[in-house]
Formats: sequence, C-alpha cells, structure tokens
Amino acid sequence: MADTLVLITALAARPFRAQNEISIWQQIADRIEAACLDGRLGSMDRLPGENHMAEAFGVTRVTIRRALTQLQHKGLLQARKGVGVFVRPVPLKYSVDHGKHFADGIEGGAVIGTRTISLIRNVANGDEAKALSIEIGAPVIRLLRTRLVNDATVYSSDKVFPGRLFQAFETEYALRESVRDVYLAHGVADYRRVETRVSGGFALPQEAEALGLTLHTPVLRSVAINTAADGTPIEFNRGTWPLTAVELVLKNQE
Amino acid sequence: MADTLVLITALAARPFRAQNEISIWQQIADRIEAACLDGRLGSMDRLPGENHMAEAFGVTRVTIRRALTQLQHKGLLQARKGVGVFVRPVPLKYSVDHGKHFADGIEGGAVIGTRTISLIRNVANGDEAKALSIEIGAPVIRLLRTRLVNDATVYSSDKVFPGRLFQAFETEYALRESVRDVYLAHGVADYRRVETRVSGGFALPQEAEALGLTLHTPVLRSVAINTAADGTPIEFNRGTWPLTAVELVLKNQE
DNA sequence: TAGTGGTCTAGACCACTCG
DNA sequence: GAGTGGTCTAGACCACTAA
Repeated sequence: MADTLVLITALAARPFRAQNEISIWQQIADRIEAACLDGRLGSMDRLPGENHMAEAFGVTRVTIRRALTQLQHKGLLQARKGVGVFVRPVPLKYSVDHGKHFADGIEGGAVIGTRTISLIRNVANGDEAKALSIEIGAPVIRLLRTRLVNDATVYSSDKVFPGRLFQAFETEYALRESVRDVYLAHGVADYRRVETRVSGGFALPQEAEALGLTLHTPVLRSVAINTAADGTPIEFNRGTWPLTAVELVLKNQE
Repeated sequence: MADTLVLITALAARPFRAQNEISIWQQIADRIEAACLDGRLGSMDRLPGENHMAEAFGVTRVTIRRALTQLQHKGLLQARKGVGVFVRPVPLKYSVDHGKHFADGIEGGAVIGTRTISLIRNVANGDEAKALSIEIGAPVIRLLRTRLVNDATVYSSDKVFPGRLFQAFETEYALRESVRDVYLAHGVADYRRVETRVSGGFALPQEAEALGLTLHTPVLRSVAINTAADGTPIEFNRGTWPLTAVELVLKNQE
C-alpha cells in the first residue's frame, strides 16, 4: 500500500552473496518472495517499475525480469502490460477436496466467494456431448465463474449442464449463485463426482485473465463429471487453478 | 540422430511473420516444438549449440534461450550444463489411474518400465510417521524409483513402508521389482488407495535429475496413502511427474 | 504524453563437461 | 583446451495503459 520503492530499496540494501553460490536473480527473487509472504508487500500492491527496481538493486532490467518471472510462475506476482507488476493475493496452498462441493472442500475456516462471469444456453460440442451422454448439438447450459478464497482467485470453472434437465436453471441460480440449489430445485437431491482428471499446462489468455495470472504461467487443470444418484450425467466441469495455489485432495470413500 | 544443425537451418529458412503478431522467440519455439512432435527431432537428439542456433535463426542467444526455456518447461527439451540441449522422449499425455497400480493405470497399450534407484532401511520422520500411524523413529523401508512409459521417464517416486510389516521386503522385491509381490508375500492380498493429494511445484535438483528435466521446470506432485483391507496403513508414497507428461485420472468406485 | 512491461540486440565472463 | 549452457551488462524500440 505504502511506497513500495522504499521497501524494495531496503531489500536491495543487503549485499549479495558470492556469485558462485546463488545467482543474483535468484537472491532478488527470494527477497521479494519473503516480503510477499510475511506481509511487507501486501495484496494488490504495485511494485516500482522495472527500471526503478533495476537501479535500486544495482542490476540490469534483464536480471530483475528474470527474478520477476519466477515469482509470476509461482503465482506471487502478476504483470500487466502498460500498467505495472502487482502482488497477487495470498497464494498459500489451499486443500480442496475435489469430491465435495467447493466450499465444503476447503480445509480450514476460509472465506469463500463466487463471481459469476456468464450464464448462457447453448449447444453441446463433441467433448461435452460425450461426457454428458447426449447428442452433439443438444441444448446445454454453460456457466462460467471464478471462486475466491480469502479474496484470492484460486479457481476458474467452465461448467456445462444438459439443458433439458434444468428448465429453470437461470432463475434458481440467480437466487444464491448456487449450483447445488439448482440441482435441488430440479429434484436432484443427491449426486456424486464419478471421475476427476488432473493435468498441467500453461495459462491461455482467457485463463490468465480469469485468474489474474501472467500469460504462459503454469497451471493445474481439472476435468470432472457429476452424475445423479441414478447415474445420469448432470454436469461436465472444466477448471483451472494457479499451479501453486491449491492442493487437490481426492479421497476414496467406502 | 542425424545432424540437427541441418534441420534447425531448415526450420530457420522460413521468414518470420510480422513482429506485432507473434514474437520471434515464440515462432522459433513453435517450429522446434513441431519438429519434436512429428519426429523430425527424435528422442535423445542433441540440438546444436545455442550460438549455432542463434546464428542459424539470425537472432541473439537471448532470443534463442527464451524459446528453449519454454520448451524445457513444456517437458520437450532438457538442458545439461556443459553438455548441450537434448530432446526428451515423447512427452505426450499419458492417462494414469492413480487408484490402481501404475502399470494397470496406463490407458492404452504402452510399454512400462521400472528403474529402482535405491532400497534401504531407515527410520520414520514426522510426516511419514503420521501418514503410516507409527511412531517417529520407527523402522521403515525406503524405496526410490522411477517409472518409464515407452522409454520416457514420467514418474519419480519415494515410497515408505512400515519396516515391521515387511520383514522380507528386500528379497521379495528383488525378484521382479514389484511392490505388489512384496505385499502378497507378506499376506497382504488386498489393499486400497485411501487418499491422493495433487499439487504443483517446480523441479528441485533431485527431481530434475530423476526425471531428466531442467531445474525450475514446473512439475506435478502427488502424495498418496495405501492401506490394507483392515485399514492398516502400509505405504506412504510421494511422487513427481513432469507437468505436461501425464493426466491423473481419479475415479470414485462404488 | 509519460511511464509501463514485452521484446530484442551485441557483446562478455563464468562453471561445467568431455575428449 | 574447446565447446557448452548459465548469468549478466548496457543499451534500444515497441505496444500498451492511464492521466
């Protein structure tokens, strides 16, 4: 919040260790990371410009950028072209039980938030049709949203539902932004996650935008299918997580 | 296998698109990636030196390095200091059912391999004791190994077993490098994976070494616990996967 | 218009590996 | 000793953003 240049100058005051031990850029990254983690650099703070930081640390912009790049990959910083480099909200690891509802799955007493990006009706493409056991071109409901933990965006999801099963999706969802409520209102009291696939990748433009990450940043991706108690697929869910922000917990219940 | 400089020169022959569309380094990376994926660059091939490639593409070493870095993060290349940059074996996505045995979990008819790094007896530290429900300092068996799919190293694991339950671990394991056989020989015919935790991180020196990745490369990490049919914990398993080499599939069986 | 981050150049020195 | 990748310097131009 305060003048970050003062802080950075303070970080730069300590001399670097001998170069054959740890590289300069790594030492710079370590110092900035420490400042992020212990709160000296706060959430949403804007760092000084790269030129200023280069001068403060007595190095070239290239060296500063090498350090900043690592911290962006770690999910601690986000760079916005023409604007600046910002501290991302606490990327501490959250444990999410991916067999449960998102809010239930967070371990510990965190504050959960939801931001609905869009909710439209559409038709199923190949992947979606296969996952939901419907025909290509069949009507579907498409819900884009992000989930927040302690004001940090940790999850961006793209959910697809069979349109025929949820005639009143929009009105029910509008009440509390709750998919579970929509299920209940349509007579689906019980359902289960039958399969989860987890893979890694690199943030595409839309993912970087949704999660507040720099482009090319490594991410986790999950693909999951929910079915009703009778086995009917009711949801196809594709999600993206910042690589280091989350720990997915998958339990085999008896 | 053949002269990779000839190939790289061929890749460099095509002119670059206007710079305001896609950056030079990205175009270089895309061309090399395409050559890796369609076999023009084969597994274990060594690329020309960065100076040679820079000259071939008509750019600076910095620009070449930016392209190579991305491909290293993607798991397509591995750089070895003082030696060269090498093409990693097919990092195509493998689907692994993490509730099953490794070999059973691979989807499709791939060739599975095992390399045992070390097998020693030791004592449990805090994490391991907690996971296995034994006391800190209790005897454990520690097994380090890597798994290969079609000659590509896709998994490095660090398994810990309660020493008291497997008196003849070493002799039984030596027969076929099979943990399942060790279980059977000690009367554990049935067991299950009760919990899997998946998270992301960046390759530590030992992980980079084991998987043939460049340092700082993003990776997937899994932590899992197996129990015998009666609920007794029998294995604590920590593993590392190249980020883009695998898709973990976790099914909830009825 | 001023400042920002993204890209690129043309050099340099170093530690490391291998023959 | 020759070649390699890792690091670092000192510049430059660009597209983008906000005041």
